[in-house]
Amino acid sequence: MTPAQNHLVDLLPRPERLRLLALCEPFELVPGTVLCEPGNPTRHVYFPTEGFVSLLGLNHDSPDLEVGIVGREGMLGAAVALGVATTRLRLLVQGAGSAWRIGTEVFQRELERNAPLRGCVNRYLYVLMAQMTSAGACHRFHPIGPRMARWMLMIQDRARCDSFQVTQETLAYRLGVRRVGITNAACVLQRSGLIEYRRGKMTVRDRSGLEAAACGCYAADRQAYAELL
Amino acid sequence: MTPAQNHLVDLLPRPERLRLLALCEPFELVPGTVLCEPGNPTRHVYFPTEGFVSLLGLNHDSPDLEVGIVGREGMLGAAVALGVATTRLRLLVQGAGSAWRIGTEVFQRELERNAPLRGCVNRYLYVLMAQMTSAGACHRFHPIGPRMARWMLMIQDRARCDSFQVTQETLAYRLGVRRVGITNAACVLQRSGLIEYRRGKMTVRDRSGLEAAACGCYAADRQAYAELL
DNA sequence: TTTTTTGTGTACGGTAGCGCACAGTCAAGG
DNA sequence: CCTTGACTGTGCGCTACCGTACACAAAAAA
Repeated sequence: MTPAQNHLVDLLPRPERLRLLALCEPFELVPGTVLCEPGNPTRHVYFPTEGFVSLLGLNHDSPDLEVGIVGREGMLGAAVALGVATTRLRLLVQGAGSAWRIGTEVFQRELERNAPLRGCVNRYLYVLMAQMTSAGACHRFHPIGPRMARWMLMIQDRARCDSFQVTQETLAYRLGVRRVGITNAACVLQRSGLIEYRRGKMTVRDRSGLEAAACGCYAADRQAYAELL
Repeated sequence: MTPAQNHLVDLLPRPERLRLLALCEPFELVPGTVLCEPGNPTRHVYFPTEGFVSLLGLNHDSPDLEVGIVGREGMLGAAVALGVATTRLRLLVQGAGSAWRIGTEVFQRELERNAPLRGCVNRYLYVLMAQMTSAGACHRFHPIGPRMARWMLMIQDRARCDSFQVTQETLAYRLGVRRVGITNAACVLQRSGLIEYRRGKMTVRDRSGLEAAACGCYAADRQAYAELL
């Protein structure tokens, strides 16, 4: 049996992994698709294997803000394990790929039986919470440049590819800043040779340089993940 | 049996509540005390009955930021239910009061047996996550005034008292802004007759006016809590 | 009482990011 | 080929907030 290509699933012992995958179906992640709108019931839980999904926190009296990015290192709908089958986030597919998908009720029943799965999902939830706390301070205090560098690195980790389709416009929207702010930051990063971009396509050129340019939140997030999963 | 004076505990059916309380000991919350430092193991879980505790997210390359406040409506150490017995937050007692406290291992064992407790803690974790996501956008986008109003309301809910001891200095630190920023915002709120303050003591004068002055995050948080707990 | 400490009000220059507007530039499609 | 639409670069004035510094007032200590 080949691995599932999702880190969380692959952490499970073989029998439990097979049990879970038998309940899943493959699902294609098409950019632009909204998997779930805030307030709606969570119908499925997803384990991405390629591509990535933005978690967007919507708020009536402020611009929307990306509060997380999920790819093969995580899952969508982990809150189901807390007994909550609705979400307050918009799940927007950003990078093309695929995922394993499982119905919410089936997943809940499996959780009860499958202790390793439960442990895995719980630890992931904790990592998510840690990421959200650091992201809060990051959005508040860090300048656009380092935040953009962090974002690029997170995407690269999840997309497992040096280049990906993003316009400055959409990136600005994710980070909750003006497009012009991104233009400036991108210019600086490009002039330093860390990235390269051209009409909607961004490429990481110097990964370690980018890590140095990113704010500490990136390293902190990685560490939290590494410690627990 | 009198209620436990902690909302979470009081949500439990009587037998489960008694079981839990039998395992708890009373604990005094003394302002200034740090219940837990980041990275340290969580030795106890706390259910405040009076007073309140700040959750401080520390970060080496940015000022510290208050990511949550916990009083009788919640608990400290909920992450234990996720199987993680360390914390990344500093837990700082801010308002004098008391709490029920229980050893981490004892709590973990009780969680396994006590299904209503498990459900309650899980839902609370979800509410915490929702609060963190809204707090992120709040810190990022909302001006100091509304954020300060929100803070006062949250404290009032938890302290169950119109006035409490806070200096502008400490409040500034919590909100991640300059003291001067608080001075200005406080002046405005006082001139509008919404609050009153004097040398370290702040008093809510017009609760509903303050709710109008606060950003939408306050109402959103209340609603999330009400829906789930 | 006087002195010291603590908390609050005010001022001033600096800056990062905002809203807006417009000009250039590449890519695809007629 | 040229047109059209999407994407990126630049300029300008503005605002909220920052860092710093200092003056004043109330409370606490001597």
